Amino acid sequence: MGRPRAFDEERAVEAAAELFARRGYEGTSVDDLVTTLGVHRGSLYKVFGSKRGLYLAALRRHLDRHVLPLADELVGASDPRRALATASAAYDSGPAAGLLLLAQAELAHRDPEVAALTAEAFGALEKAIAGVLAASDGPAAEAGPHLAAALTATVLGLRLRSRTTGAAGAGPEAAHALAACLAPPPADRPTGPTGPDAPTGD
Amino acid sequence: MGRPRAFDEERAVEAAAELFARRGYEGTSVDDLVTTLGVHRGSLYKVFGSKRGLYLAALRRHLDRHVLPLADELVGASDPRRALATASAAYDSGPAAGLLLLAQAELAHRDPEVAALTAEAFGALEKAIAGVLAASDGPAAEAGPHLAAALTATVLGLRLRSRTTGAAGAGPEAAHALAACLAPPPADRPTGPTGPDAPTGD
DNA sequence: GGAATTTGAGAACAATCGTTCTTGACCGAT
DNA sequence: ATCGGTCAAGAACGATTGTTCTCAAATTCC
Repeated sequence: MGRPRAFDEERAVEAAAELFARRGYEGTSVDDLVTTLGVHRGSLYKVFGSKRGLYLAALRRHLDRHVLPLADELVGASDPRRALATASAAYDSGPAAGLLLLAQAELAHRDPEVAALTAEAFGALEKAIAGVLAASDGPAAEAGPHLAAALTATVLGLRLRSRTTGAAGAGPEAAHALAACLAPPPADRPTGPTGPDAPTGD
Repeated sequence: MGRPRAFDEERAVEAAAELFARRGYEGTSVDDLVTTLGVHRGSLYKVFGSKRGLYLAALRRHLDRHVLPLADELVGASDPRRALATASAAYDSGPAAGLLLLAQAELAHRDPEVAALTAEAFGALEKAIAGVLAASDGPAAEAGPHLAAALTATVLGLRLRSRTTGAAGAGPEAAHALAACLAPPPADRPTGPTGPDAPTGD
């Protein structure tokens, strides 16, 4: 009963995520949101309760639709090098790739609920990478979770830098260089169907 | 001639840097600045021109007094492992350690002047690390600047994460784990007067 | 078809933002 | 001692913040 809503809630959350990812939380005003989302003030507050509520919904959606699937994809990686490359590439070009980053930088240290979400995301990524490391036979196998935390931080930091330089090449190349150093060229011991992407130093 | 100013400009900039590093740029109001700095509104605008002017001064000071000296210190490091540990430890516990981080995350992508400052800082750090890598003889020697960029990103990302977890141990341990994987234990070839800190896997 | 009910549109809210202005206190030079 | 110039103190500015309120439009149930 009553008038049906004329906006797609999913689309609104998605657009909000993109906006938050680009300008951050404080940098995005409610006016910006209602303008670009097309949703009206009243409806926005009726559905999401507050600007923060919309932000939490956008962050949760970003985690569920992009970050956690990426973690699942990493679990299936054949070796640490490919896992790192996958993580870097995927996280570099997502539609709202900067949302998790900005959430951690801007809000996590003073908003426990945001902190819980980012911790969940980073935990999943680190756990996935740690699993790949444990399955490998290189010197990285013993380092365990600590190394996984470092690699996750690397991807995070690269993404943070690439937000400015605009040179998208800085991310993948740097990640590739680090991956190449992690495990020696597995020429003598193929670890699985790694495919054509050989560890060439191009 | 005229009444002498009753506040220490250096102290004011330092306190502002600490405040900006803790709450970010948008999260720090001029009222907060006036209150904690003790400097009055009029004086603040007379000396720094604007809130942004004070921020730029604080960031410039942070670079000159902490980041660039750290880069110089890294140049003198004997091997990549120690350099990484030094960078991580130093950057983890500085008085305004989060300022460069927040500047990159919050402002660099939309403020060219801030972007120039952060690019200068990251460039110096990467150049220093790249120099250490080039001097080493491990597999990291050939990776060059790309690997340096990755390692700088790692330090940045670890710092970003440690802002929330509060567990300061997450940073150094992860950096240590990564460093241990980078260069094999140099037991057979001492690279210099590295001192007592042996590469034990504690 | 009419009452109920929910949405959409926009004005309006108090609070806070960064900034400027006015006023009086202070100090060095004349 | 007086004048010129700078500073501190705080009120006040318009603009913007996030949020709420009022009212007309639109749809479903009876």
